[in-house]
Amino acid sequence: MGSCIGATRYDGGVNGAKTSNASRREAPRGRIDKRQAILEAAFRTFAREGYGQSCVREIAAEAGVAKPTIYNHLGDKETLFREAMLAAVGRTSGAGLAALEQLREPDGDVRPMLEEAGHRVLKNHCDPESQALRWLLNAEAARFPDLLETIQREGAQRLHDALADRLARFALSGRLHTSDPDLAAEQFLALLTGPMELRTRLGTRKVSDAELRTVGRAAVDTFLRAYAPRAVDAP
Amino acid sequence: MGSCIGATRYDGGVNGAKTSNASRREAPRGRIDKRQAILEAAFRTFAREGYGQSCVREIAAEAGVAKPTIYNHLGDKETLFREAMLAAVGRTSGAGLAALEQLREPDGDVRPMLEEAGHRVLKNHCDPESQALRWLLNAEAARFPDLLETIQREGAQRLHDALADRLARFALSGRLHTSDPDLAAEQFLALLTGPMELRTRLGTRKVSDAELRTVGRAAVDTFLRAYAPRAVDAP
DNA sequence: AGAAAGTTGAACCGATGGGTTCATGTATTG
DNA sequence: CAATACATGAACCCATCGGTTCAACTTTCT
Repeated sequence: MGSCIGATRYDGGVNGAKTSNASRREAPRGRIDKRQAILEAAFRTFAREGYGQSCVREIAAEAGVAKPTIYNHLGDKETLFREAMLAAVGRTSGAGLAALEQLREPDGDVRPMLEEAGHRVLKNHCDPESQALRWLLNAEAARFPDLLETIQREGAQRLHDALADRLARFALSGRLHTSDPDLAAEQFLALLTGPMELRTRLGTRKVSDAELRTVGRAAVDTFLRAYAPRAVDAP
Repeated sequence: MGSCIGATRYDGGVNGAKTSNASRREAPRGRIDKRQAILEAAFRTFAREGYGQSCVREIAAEAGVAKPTIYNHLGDKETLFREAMLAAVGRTSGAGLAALEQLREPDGDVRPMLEEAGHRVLKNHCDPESQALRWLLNAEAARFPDLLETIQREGAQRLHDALADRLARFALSGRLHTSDPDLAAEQFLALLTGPMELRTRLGTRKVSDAELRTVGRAAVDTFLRAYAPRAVDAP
């Protein structure tokens, strides 16, 4: 089993403090390069053909790497898929959260802020990599339930929570009228992304930036008609 | 090619006017039965395991039929999938439209009508067969673009159109305030079904009727806050 | 330079699965 | 009853694919 020739299943964390230390150049340079290349190529291939249709040969070719190298770094096709997906969600979820960052402005009109944030959320939502990630996740949800859970938590759930936080602040400063920021966030996101399912034909059609802008504006419009603070009925 | 022994690729429409006529009992009785059984078993299997993972042997077993019988009725796995999906959307889309039927009442409070209709739409949306249909469609969208188009048109698009029609009538009778019933329909459906993606974990978790009721009520609430007719500013 | 680790390409194994063939069986029809 | 049409199950063919093995080669560390 634990022989020494080509059976050292690299695995392990990304932090490369191998045996020696001294020299500043990171120890597993060639290794980490290959691993990155493999994961990116894998995601590209999976995104193009789906999990079942992608064969490891092709992924190896796309990564410019030999097949045994893949099996050396990642044990089998399943973990290859898992790691590729996790890497992808790491790449993608950042952009979603960044889209909400500007909602931190302590003052200013709510409408233009929501419109800009909404547009950026939509843009990220329709980005090919993000779409591919959701597509793969949905397609293989049954086969990888744990992965589904993890990625949804790190993706959609984080977006939801961050938005709810922002809306709660708006409510507190009287710029929004709601007692349930979670519901408001859920509905704002629904108004944004819900219509895209049909409009993008489940992600198979790309949609113009203008259309994104239109949908975003309509969402904000309706959202504010429902959630803008109205005349207070307190005495 | 057109031999006679077991190579007669049945195919054809459902209307079974074969050679003979006279007798009232439909001619291809055994045949149509088998075909139905096959299509239903196929959809069940596909819904359980996905397209790639379902092998024809298993479908045959589930249908209580021999494998060559499947290839005799439907040419290959692809058309088997297509036909099974089309049959399923035929079964499902009816329920969705029926959910909107009660919005035809010419008078009565809009809110309870929308709540009831919304609940029924949601219920249908979360029905296992409907969910399986959307899941399979989404998963195999890249492989069957034409099927995607057809099913979306007969499913989601029809629901949207029907709802837009109902809302247009409401607007005309002054019970709703909008000049764009298509947008209103799009957003109402988004408010209904959008939140379910996260809540059902992409369809892998079943959600209680109470939760459905809650989401539906919230959707109607927000929708009406945005679309209820307000004080008219006409002279 | 020499050892150790890693990469490569090619061949190989075993399993799975789509699709076909065929001899046999059974129900319907004239 | 005989003919026709269809269903059956089992075997078969062939391609693909996940995963492994191995000998040769390159890189890195000491």
